[in-house]
Amino acid sequence: MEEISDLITNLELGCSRIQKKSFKKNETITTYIQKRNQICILVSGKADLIRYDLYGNKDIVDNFISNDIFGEAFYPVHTNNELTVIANTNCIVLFLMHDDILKKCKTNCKFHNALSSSILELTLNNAIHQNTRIEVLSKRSIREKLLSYFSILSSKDFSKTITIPVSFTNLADYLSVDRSAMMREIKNLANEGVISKNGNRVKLLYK
Amino acid sequence: MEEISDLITNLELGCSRIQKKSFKKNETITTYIQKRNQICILVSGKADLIRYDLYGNKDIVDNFISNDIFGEAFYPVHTNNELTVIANTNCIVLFLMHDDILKKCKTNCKFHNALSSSILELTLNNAIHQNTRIEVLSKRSIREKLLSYFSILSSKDFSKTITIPVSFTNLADYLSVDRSAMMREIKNLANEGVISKNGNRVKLLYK
DNA sequence: TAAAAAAAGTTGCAATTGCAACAGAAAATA
DNA sequence: TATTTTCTGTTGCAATTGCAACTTTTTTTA
Repeated sequence: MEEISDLITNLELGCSRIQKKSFKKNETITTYIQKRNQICILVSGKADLIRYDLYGNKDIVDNFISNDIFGEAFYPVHTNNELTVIANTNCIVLFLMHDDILKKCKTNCKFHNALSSSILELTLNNAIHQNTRIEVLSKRSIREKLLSYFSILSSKDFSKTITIPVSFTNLADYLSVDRSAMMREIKNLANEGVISKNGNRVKLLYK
Repeated sequence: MEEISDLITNLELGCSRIQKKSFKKNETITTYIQKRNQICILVSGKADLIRYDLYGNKDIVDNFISNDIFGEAFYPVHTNNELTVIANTNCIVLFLMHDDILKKCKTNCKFHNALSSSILELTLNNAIHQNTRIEVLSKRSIREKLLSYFSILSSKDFSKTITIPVSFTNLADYLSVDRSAMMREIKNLANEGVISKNGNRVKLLYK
């Protein structure tokens, strides 16, 4: 996936249909509004997808890093809740409309062509992440969710010792469980000798 | 999305890279094996994505209907568990390799070109479904999951009266909760006057 | 570098959930 | 159409979870 980032950052932006914008931390990158069909690609930085519910509660729905693709086109036509993408760090973002992807530019620009062939790659990658999250979320208990999450990290890193790449607060969010209940369960797993824990490093002791 | 189905079924299959196969109910359509990068499109019929865990327990991970796109390319390189797609009814399925999508056929076949431009559409649609499921799964309680699911159905159908399109057994599966606990919660919601229920028809009584 | 904010770590308690184990209704199959 | 299988509906009970309310540690910001 490195190629895509290089491709995007190195190519001249000669294409009139694709916009590249910079954002400072805490700025709003986009708001998902019905029917605009926007697609965004995060070239660099980190961002969160946030929902404000009817009572004004803030809920982190997803978070994005370099090479992630997101936008309205990935969400159903919407209801009450508003989805907003906020920059977590300084960000560079490409904006394009979903309908424009397969159409060629009048000028047949090189950038546009190269991007077209990358979109599928990015979108498939997005689907892999989504399926991974669904796999974890579909576990019934906090314990199972944690073990599933650890096991996925472990097989990705080819190691029984893993470093949790996010804060425990964010992990609880990702697993959609109460943070304190999750901490308790991690402690239980450690006490029972299933794992050992040192800060954000976890060692899997089973099998 | 109708066009895609029409497109696929009507076009001549002159392309050597794309295979079209038929399956009878209960036949295995494909097994996800690391590295083959296969993409499948369900032209007609219904199918389930099934995982057999280490203890041989069967778990329905996903289910597919006409126009759904699936396959190894949508899953991370895998670990222990085996994923298998089983036909639920008679099915017609297209098979292609992810690498072949953007490459043109030697013969520059019409079918291949038409398909290329449809793949992104199908994949985005897949992402929308995944995000919908994630939204529901990330609710903390059975009650919230049910209300979120009902609300999505309601806004899709533009009606406060909805017909649940799957069995309660399958709904519990989709929400990843215990079926009996879910039934109990549906009863509670009805007793409290939040919804009314008649078979698989549910009326939302709030707001 | 001092102050403020965010994250990590704990625990009691009440509410929710999963599990097990049924019976009856409906649907699929032989 | 008789039989088998799947689905719906229920309930008691034990286990798990969320919530609330803290303290301590770490990180960020002014």
